[in-house]
Amino acid sequence: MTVTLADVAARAQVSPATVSRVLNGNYPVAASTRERVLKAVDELDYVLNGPASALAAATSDLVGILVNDIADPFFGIMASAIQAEIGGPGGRAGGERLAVVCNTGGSPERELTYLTLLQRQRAAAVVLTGGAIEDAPHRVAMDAKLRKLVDAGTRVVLCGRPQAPETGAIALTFDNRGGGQELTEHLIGLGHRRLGYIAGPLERTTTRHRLEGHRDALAAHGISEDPRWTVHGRYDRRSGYEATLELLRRDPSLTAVVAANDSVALGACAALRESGLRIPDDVSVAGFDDLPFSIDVVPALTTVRLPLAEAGARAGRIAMGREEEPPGGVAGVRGELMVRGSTAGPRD
Amino acid sequence: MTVTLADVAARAQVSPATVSRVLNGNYPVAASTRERVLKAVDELDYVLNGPASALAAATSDLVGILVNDIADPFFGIMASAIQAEIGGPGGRAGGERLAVVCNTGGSPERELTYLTLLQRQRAAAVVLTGGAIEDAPHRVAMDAKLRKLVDAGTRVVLCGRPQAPETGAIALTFDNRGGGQELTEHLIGLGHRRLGYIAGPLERTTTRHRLEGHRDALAAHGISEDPRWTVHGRYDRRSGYEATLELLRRDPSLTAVVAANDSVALGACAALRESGLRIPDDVSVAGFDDLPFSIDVVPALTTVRLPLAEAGARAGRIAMGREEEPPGGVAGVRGELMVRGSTAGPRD
DNA sequence: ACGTACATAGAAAGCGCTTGCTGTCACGCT
DNA sequence: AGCGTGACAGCAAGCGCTTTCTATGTACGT
Repeated sequence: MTVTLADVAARAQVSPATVSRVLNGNYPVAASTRERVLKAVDELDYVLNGPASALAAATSDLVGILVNDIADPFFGIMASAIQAEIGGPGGRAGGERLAVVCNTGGSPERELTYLTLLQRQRAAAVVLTGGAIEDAPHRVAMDAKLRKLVDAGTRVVLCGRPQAPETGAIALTFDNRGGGQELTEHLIGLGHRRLGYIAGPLERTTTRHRLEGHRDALAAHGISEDPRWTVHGRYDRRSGYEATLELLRRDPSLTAVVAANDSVALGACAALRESGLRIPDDVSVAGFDDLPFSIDVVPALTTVRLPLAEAGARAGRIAMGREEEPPGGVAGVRGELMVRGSTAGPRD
Repeated sequence: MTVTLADVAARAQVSPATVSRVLNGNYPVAASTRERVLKAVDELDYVLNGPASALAAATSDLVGILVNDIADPFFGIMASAIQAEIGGPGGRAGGERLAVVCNTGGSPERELTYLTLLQRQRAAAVVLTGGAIEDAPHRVAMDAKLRKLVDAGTRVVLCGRPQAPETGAIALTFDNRGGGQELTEHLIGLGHRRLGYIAGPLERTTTRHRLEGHRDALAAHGISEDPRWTVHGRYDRRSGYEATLELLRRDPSLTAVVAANDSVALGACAALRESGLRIPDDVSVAGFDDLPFSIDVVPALTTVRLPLAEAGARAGRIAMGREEEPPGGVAGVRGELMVRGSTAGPRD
């Protein structure tokens, strides 16, 4: 039924071995023979059997990319950049590799299961994006899994994720803490003293780091934080909307709201407007990430730009062994404060 | 080095065949034996070899999802929904399948190459999202490829893509034409007579259909279209920005701008504002798709909501054979006009 | 007590490809 | 003339799993 290597070989009057070598191009084959084989391949419309090839060669051309939420541009942008470097068809890489984007939905179990699935497929490399989950047992399990992947020859790269010591994974970490600090410092510099903070889910490292940066800035300026000023939620617009209403309820005198990321900030803006407050006249709002839409909202969002595409591209290259690993297996990626219209000095 | 089925079998004191059956659970195995095997699997930390299994069973658990641009939420949302239904780990589907999101970047070649790669992997199903490319040779090549995939037992589903007759693929098509028409009719109803249109790339079916809807509406109301009123560009913000400036240059008297999609509309808004025009007081703006951010821009965008998540979910279920195929292999998906603040009657 | 049927387990034959090793020439060197 | 040396091509042994067919009990009916 389906055409196999042997069929091609028969048609080209050569041995299967020769056909295989022509296709893989890693062994000398006479030009005339090669041509004959290629012709047969074409005529028979032969398509290599991936699994068989992977089995025999003990390697595959799959590269896994784990993301928390593929519908979120934060991950989409990174995934896109990683994938462009992985090579996929048309990429600048040599062989054609299949980039597999896996959506964990932020679930620890799915994260692990996907890793197992990738391990099963003998993936050539795996790139994990986004913050990690701060649950000790899960972390141990993840590290063990990563270690196993690395041991099996899979290149593992963490992009925007804290380093996983002892696993052999390469990490490109985002300076969430520094960015958060800079952002809050900007607000303090404008004169704000009562700042609300809408944090992400408690169990994510990204959440903690950004929040720590925020608090560092407050502390550095001798502002004692009111516990009512922090609300936790998800990394989405909806959450920002609700959290803002909650913040306003708790302390209507806030003059600024710092959001866990840009989507959350958008929700915050909506809530503020609906509450009759003007941005930035009455309340300043700041986001994080600098996603493409952040410049389009009105007023444009002050935020911390994370070079998602650049980091993704680099992670992709490292995963493909086309770029040297950073010394020590870790490299920090800094954010850049983008001051725009959504922040200004407080009213009073 | 790596643990194989045979190792597990030896440890559990059974034959490899039995271990395989325990793992696949499709053959009676005594409870006591099963337990022994499972214990051995656990102790040895055995991970099935995907390629080997796929080779022997002549099927794989890979499902491909082709998208034009993974960084664009339009595709991200669909991909996410499809994937949730495909089952991935934790999904409601039975077996664990690996959803492979492939980013074609809108390139015809990559589209084909990815399909070949998926064919190579003997993918269980493939879902293609987004509009198709209107290039006759490419279309023929695509159809042939799809046909081959279908013949090889791969389920092929088109989500938001025109039907591909004779290929055996199931299609869920978006009513871009109807949506475009409704949108423009809304504008005409408000009193607009001079409407600019920022279209997507010429060679995409989505572009043509939306534009046709727009023109149908104009024609139905006896408005003769000025060729200067249409500009083509990409489906992104930047393009919307530039196209709007161009439109304004060509005819400053336009009272409304219809964009190919929401991202383009965002760019249009920015350009208008920078030109000192107010929305919707001076110029109305409308988008298409109703992406999440569209409600957050100010003023909120009038647009046509496409049920991306629902359509994706349905496509995913059909791909998994968990939902009956629509009669005739095609089902239309309608959009819904969302009237918001960015459109109003013309100034004069 | 004996045959029959059912429930399990094993043996073994591939699945389609890669690759180490073994030829076989044709050439050029001494 | 004799032979080392490349350059190719083929043989055949797997890669690790699935699955058909066969074997072995065991329980039951008569």
